[in-house]
Amino acid sequence: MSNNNLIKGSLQTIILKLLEENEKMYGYEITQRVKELTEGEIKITEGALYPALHKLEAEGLLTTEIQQVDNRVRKYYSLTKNGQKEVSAKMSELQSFVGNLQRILDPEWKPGLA
Amino acid sequence: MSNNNLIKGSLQTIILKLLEENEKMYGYEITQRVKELTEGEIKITEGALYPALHKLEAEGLLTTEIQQVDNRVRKYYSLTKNGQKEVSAKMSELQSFVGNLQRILDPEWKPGLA
DNA sequence: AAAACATACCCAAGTTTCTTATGTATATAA
DNA sequence: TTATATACATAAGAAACTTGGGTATGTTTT
Repeated sequence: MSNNNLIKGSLQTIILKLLEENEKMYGYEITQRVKELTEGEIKITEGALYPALHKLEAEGLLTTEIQQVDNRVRKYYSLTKNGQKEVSAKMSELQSFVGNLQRILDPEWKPGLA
Repeated sequence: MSNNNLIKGSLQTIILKLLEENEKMYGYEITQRVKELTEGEIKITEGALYPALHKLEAEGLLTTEIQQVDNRVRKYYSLTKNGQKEVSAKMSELQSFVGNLQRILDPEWKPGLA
């Protein structure tokens, strides 16, 4: 799936933020949620998503829990305590980056305006 | 220089946009402009900048012109016609991506609001 | 005078993060 | 029975960086 080349590095933040809002999600669900929220414009590839999830788990930010649903295995991810801390950190990093981008690309831009 | 991990993918757009606004800039000048505009928060590394400039030139989006200033060589870059077209394309790509990011990360967000 | 910093260009090795392609398996719809 | 949807996963390769060099001149600090 997919064809969006931009801002490599924001996938982790997306995953963490969705998990902050949802308590518990599985991989496939994350791809679908992102697709919904962006009306199909951003499609997370599985080749990007699963390695990212595994990495976040290895770093201790996520824990997993396997569930059987209709003869299908689902691997649910949720935030650890460290994960909860990291969400805020990653979010403000990204938001400050986007703010800086605006300052570079749109000299008229002021924070708090359209 | 530098210590900002994000930006993957947006550097080309930054270069093109600055050149749209300034007609003609040299590499070092670009790093300084970005530093100014972001109050030191984004520092373009030379290891990232020069390869990016060379690539954009190879793609026919930029042309160069060498000038001697105080016994120092400066390589000025400016947009070609194709470069001028690409600025708009890259800008709307990036803006739509940022919009989608907002939709994912901030469910309250609506375009045109703070 | 020497050292440090600023200006100005460049490249190469290595890392991270992605894309693309592939594989496994079950369930349902055409 | 073929395709699509659900659900996981890995591996090769590409792209865009970081880090750490190198060259050279001019200025400021110690």
